Amino acid sequence: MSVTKRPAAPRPRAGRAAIPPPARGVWAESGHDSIVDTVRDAVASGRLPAGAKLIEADLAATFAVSRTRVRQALQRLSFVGLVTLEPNRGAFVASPSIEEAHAVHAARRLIECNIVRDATRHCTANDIRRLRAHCAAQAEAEARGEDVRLLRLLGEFHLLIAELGGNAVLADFMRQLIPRTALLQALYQHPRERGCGVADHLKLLDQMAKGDEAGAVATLRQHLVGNLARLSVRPAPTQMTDLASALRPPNAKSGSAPGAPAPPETAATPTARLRSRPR
Amino acid sequence: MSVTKRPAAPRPRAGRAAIPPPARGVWAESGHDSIVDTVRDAVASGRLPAGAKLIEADLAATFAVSRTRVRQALQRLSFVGLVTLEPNRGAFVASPSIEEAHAVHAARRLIECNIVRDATRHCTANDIRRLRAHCAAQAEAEARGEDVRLLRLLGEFHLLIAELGGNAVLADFMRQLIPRTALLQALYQHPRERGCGVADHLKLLDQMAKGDEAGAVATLRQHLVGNLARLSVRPAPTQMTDLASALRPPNAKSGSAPGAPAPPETAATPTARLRSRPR
DNA sequence: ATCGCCTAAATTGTGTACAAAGTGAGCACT
DNA sequence: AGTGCTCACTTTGTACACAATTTAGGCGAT
Repeated sequence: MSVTKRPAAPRPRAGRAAIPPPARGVWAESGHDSIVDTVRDAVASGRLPAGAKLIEADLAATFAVSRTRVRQALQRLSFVGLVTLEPNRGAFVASPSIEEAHAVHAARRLIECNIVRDATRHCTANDIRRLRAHCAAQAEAEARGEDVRLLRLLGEFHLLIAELGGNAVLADFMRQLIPRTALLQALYQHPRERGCGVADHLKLLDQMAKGDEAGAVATLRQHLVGNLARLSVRPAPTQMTDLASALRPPNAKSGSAPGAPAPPETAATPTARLRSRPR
Repeated sequence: MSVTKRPAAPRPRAGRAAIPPPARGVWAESGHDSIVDTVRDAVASGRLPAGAKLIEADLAATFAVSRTRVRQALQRLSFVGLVTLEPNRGAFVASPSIEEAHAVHAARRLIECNIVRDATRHCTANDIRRLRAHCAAQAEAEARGEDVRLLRLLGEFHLLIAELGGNAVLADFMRQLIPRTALLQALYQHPRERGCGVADHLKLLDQMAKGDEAGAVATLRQHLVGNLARLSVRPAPTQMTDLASALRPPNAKSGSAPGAPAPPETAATPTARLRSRPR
């Protein structure tokens, strides 16, 4: 048979003409390769409002994949707590209560303070240098007003420290907590005072560099309680948009591959409007 | 109406004569309804040796479902850390290193001690009563030598306390940590000294009842370090069995539904042998 | 005899079809 | 008008088919 090699055109994709394939991986190139990352960013930045229903078919069309992959992604997102899966009803962007906010922050205080103590012990000069560079990137993103990039970097920073802590399990928990924190900020914080203070990060690094465990922990704790305090009880208002544009980052990385000039793509899409969960 | 109607014979699986449909949901009735629970128990109790490859088709046949469901289950298990998913290679029972054991136990000390402090504050007399009853069940299972049931109860106990703590996020983390602890014990502990001491549990409850926060925390910490100390560096030997029998609990709950007398079922199975990961 | 390629089988990855469940509008009835 | 029912439509759940990848074994050349 000798097949197996290249059956020429593996393009059986003719399916239903409805819902035009809005875009192939257009913005999938940007660095995150997976659906999970894109949705996570959209949720964390608040472009996908809490409670919004995530219809599998729409997501599938948006990402130009089949529902199979979408379901996988949704399941993963539900593990992390960004998405709520209701049997036979579908997936919704999680809308955590204020109590949940407190729980998340309490967990973070407990875990991350421990991590920072350990990290302060273990970290090398090289580690500190890398973290400083990372902080610079944060500051730059902030200065330029690159919102989503900043958000991602801020989370990344905490994660890097978590990895320095040396406990893979705790680092994994942080991986779950960070996006949840972001969602909470998107929900309960005025858009103006978002973020988590690059200045604090620098102070933290200084103390870590000096080996000042107690100080570093204190700084972090303060940083975290500050974040929590900035949450207001009233959920921030969320404007409804259509799924595709919520998922598309404001402007792709930069390069904007000339080969694919990112056409007006889904403009023609029936614009599946986001409706929050009726319940 | 859960599991469909049974449209007569959903048994299209004629293909390879090998691996005959070993059993329909036979032991799925026993209380845990899902694949996840069954596999989790099998892993936690050591019947499925660490590193064993979990072939989707075999699992599907064993549980009489399609691979779709199996994949879902495997994904969930991998999230908890009981199963390792290697792209294009398949799923393996996790074989955590000793370092991982320390990480898991450190995380548990950190989190569970915090939980117990909170639980001691919040718990009502009623809560304590329920926990005492639960301890009695543990003791009974231990006395009767009902291994898997004991294992499940011991985990459940810690989880109940976690829920008393009042922080849903931390409770969720405990849900992830408990089965991992069990896997570690299955891997690194002599079968004789398994388990985690019902006596300790009782002592803990007494202190919680008295509102002795410090004492309760101390007891728990001691309990946990004791568990960790019982792990030996050398992985315990694992005997290979076939998948189906590894998944079948030694003897179902108790009742042994007369309607389904649990025949010698898979005895005739060609016994898809478990092979640990070559790597 | 050993190494490497090449082929065949086994296993995982993904798309699609169909069934079950949920949702909402319209209609009849009180 | 208000309430409850039915029916059509939407959306999720599951099985299955086929493609892609890995794995193992055989064959020939050095």
